[in-house]
Amino acid sequence: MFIQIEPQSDVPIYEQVTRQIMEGIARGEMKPGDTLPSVRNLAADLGVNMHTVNKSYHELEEKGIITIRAKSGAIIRSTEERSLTPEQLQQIEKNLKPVVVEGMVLGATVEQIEHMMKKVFSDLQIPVEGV
Amino acid sequence: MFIQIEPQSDVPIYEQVTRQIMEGIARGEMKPGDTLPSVRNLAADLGVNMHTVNKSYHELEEKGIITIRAKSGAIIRSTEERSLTPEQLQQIEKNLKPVVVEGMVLGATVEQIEHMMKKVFSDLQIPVEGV
DNA sequence: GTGATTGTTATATAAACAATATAACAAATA
DNA sequence: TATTTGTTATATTGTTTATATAACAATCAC
Repeated sequence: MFIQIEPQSDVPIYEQVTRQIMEGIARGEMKPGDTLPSVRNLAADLGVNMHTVNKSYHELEEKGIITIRAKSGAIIRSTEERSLTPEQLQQIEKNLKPVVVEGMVLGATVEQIEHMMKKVFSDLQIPVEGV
Repeated sequence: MFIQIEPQSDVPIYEQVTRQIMEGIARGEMKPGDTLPSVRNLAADLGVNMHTVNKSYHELEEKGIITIRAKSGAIIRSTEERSLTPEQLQQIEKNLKPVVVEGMVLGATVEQIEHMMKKVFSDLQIPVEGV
């Protein structure tokens, strides 16, 4: 598995797992319909507890990114299934706000933040116009 | 004071204080050289503990946004004093990444995220070209 | 100079959160 | 049928968040 846990990080382990799975999906390493490893298997791979991975999976389900079939497994939803709802857009904006505000206060320009945003895209090897 | 605390929020109180002070600075309601209220006064205003506000002030100092003069007060640093360091730029990018990745996975386009970013700017009544 | 205010430091407590450890259950799968 | 799966439950440990008091020394207003 591509997930690397940093135990010293201020980001909780379950959150690290959630983010790195999202990155894997964004990179195209994991595609809609693909099954995630069982919570026990992934936990064993990462050397963490089963419940920690389970919490991550449920976080992903709440975000609308995967579907957990009880007693079976977790499947990555297709982009159609997870068509961006107004609530999700609002959530993204809510997440974006404090980051942008901090950037502004520190003196970053719109262009600089825009550039960083596109850099995140390109780092994930997703082609973006003008980069 | 313009700060509104939501006790039920999943965002810690000290973090809410930090963010809303940054918003106040971004809006221009508070300018470089201005003094922040004493930790005791602000805590009394908000109905929270002194240490909670103190933690927020130290977070702002660590971010390079204010200067705390021991036994005197906290002052908002000028934009010149806090000229964007490479470390700060890197920090902003680090903060930006998970938000952008989640947006991507949920199916948001670069343009949509860009639009939200500029909306945050305009909501803070900072003039931005092309908005 | 006196007294109030300031950030600092220390200690203590309570609640919530994060993470682990075991264990048992019932549905799904091979 | 036996294994694997997510689910649920209980318990423990450590960290974080938040509050409550208190005392200290530097600063500030009068």
